[in-house]
Amino acid sequence: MGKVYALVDCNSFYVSCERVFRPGLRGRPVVVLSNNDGNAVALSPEAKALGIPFGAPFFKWRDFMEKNGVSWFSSNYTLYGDLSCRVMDCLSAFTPDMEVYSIDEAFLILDARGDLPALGRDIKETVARWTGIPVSVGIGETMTLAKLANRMAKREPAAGGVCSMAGRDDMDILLDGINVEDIWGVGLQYRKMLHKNGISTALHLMRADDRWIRKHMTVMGLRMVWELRGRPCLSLEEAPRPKKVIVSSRSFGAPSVDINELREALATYVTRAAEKIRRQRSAVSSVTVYLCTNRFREKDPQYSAGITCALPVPTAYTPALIHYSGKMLDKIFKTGYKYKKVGVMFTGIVPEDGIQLSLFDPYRETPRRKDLMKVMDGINASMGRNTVHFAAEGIVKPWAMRRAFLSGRYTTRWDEIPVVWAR
DNA sequence: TCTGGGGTCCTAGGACCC
DNA sequence: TCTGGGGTCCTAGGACCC
Repeated sequence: MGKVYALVDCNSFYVSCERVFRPGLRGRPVVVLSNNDGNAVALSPEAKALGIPFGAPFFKWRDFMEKNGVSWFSSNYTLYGDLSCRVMDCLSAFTPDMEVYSIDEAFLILDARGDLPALGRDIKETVARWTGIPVSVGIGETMTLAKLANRMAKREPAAGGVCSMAGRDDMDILLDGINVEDIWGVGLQYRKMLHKNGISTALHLMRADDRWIRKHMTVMGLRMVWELRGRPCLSLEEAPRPKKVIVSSRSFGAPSVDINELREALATYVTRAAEKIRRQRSAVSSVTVYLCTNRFREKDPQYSAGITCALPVPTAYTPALIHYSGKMLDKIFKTGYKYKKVGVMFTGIVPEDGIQLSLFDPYRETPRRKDLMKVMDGINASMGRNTVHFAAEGIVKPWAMRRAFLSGRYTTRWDEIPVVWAR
């Protein structure tokens, strides 16, 4: 087999960060709150044991926390970002093949030979020694299995925070002990649907029929099932790809009824999102603006609306984006409602100097027709022509093939098709 | 009074085009 | 002249993740 995946995940990351600088908090219940001290977004095991759920609204639980000696903190993302970098640096000492998956998780590719549980323990101890952050390590033959192993490492006290599912012959027993909703990619809706169809454990899902899965869970579900069987369908993303969507929104502390207030708030979010766009050297070709009332205040009249609009030209110019989004807000704004939230979403994101066309899709054996056509269009555009110059055999349907042949040039290997930049 | 913010991928349907 | 199958783009929405 050669390679295995490891998922290293920091335990209650935000709480652990606070504890690094306040050792007195160790072993005590601690909670970290979201923006505006809205909800609990991180809980120490001691806080979970008291029955505080993830996402608990602070205003409802405050008394309970005071009575039970729970410490709480407003989130400090600068601190968490900094400690995250230290953890990731530490992990990169173990392998050059690594994907930082989120602020508190990373996938590593490891050599499958050798004592994997021992390597897992080494990783765990090294991170703890260098950064003070406790982590759990899960190892498996695919990313999905590594995720599951990580979960077991956290759940089973006997595991000591490390679990390897790679190369084991008791996989059926292991998978039979895992609920289907604990698999990476199964959320509430799929859980319901699967249970209704008699699929309640990871083992059931692993043995399900491919066509059935494809039909009810799309190709994403199929990849998931293949991954459970030990066939890798997901791969590491070592360099972060530019964002395809950029969102900026906030809930207001106090609701607003005034369009001018909303316009000002929106302009702030647009500015912030436009900065992100420019930082990744992109431009935006469509904008969505949305607003909504407070859904928790059921007695108040409810209204939510969104509008999407394609820009005449892709841009990252803040005043232009503020101008358009303001007009869009005017269209969906209705008087008589108390608005709780307004936001903007940028989509249709393209490089600032054109469109990058790439066929690479590691999950398909052949490129998608759609992508291929994009490449053709891009090449034509960049050459100032309006005919197709090549196609890939067996992939493009007759009319495109005909055109390709008429043009006199084509290639049969899709991986030979270059990445093209078009104006 | 007080209930987060920011992402990903996939699918479907309509208008239009060749 | 007639036209089918197969494209395009756009928008909306569902499902999932941290």
